[in-house]
Amino acid sequence: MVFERIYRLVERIPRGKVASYGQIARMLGQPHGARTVGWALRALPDGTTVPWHRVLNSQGRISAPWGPAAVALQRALLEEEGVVFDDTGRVDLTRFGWAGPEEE
DNA sequence: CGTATGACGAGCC
DNA sequence: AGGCTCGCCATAC
Repeated sequence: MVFERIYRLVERIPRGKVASYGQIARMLGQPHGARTVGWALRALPDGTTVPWHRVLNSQGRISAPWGPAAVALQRALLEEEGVVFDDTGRVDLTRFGWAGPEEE
C-alpha cells in the first residue's frame, strides 16, 4: 500500500522540521503524487503515531478543510516543536524544511 | 471497469 | 497577490 510508504516517511520527519506533500511524493518517486499523500494522511485515524502535523503544502501553509480549529491545533503543535509561523501563517521551508532521510 | 473525489501543485487570468 | 482551472495519482463506489 502506498499509504504505508507515506506513513513511514512522515514518521521519519524529525521534531522541529516540516515537509510538503509534493516533497514527500517526490521522495516516494512520484513527482505528481502530492494528492495521494494528502489522501493517505486524510485516512489517518485519530490516535495515530504519525506526525501528520509536520506536513504542509508547497507554500509552507497549513491546509485543513476540517475547520479553523484544526488549523490552530496543527500550528500549535508545530510551534511547540520550534517551528515558526510568520504573520501570514506560513513556515519558512528553507529553515524548517526537511531535506529527507539522508539528513539524519 | 469507468467515474468521481481529494490534507496538492503549477499555471493563467 | 489572490482566486480559478487543469493535471496527476490512488482509492472509493
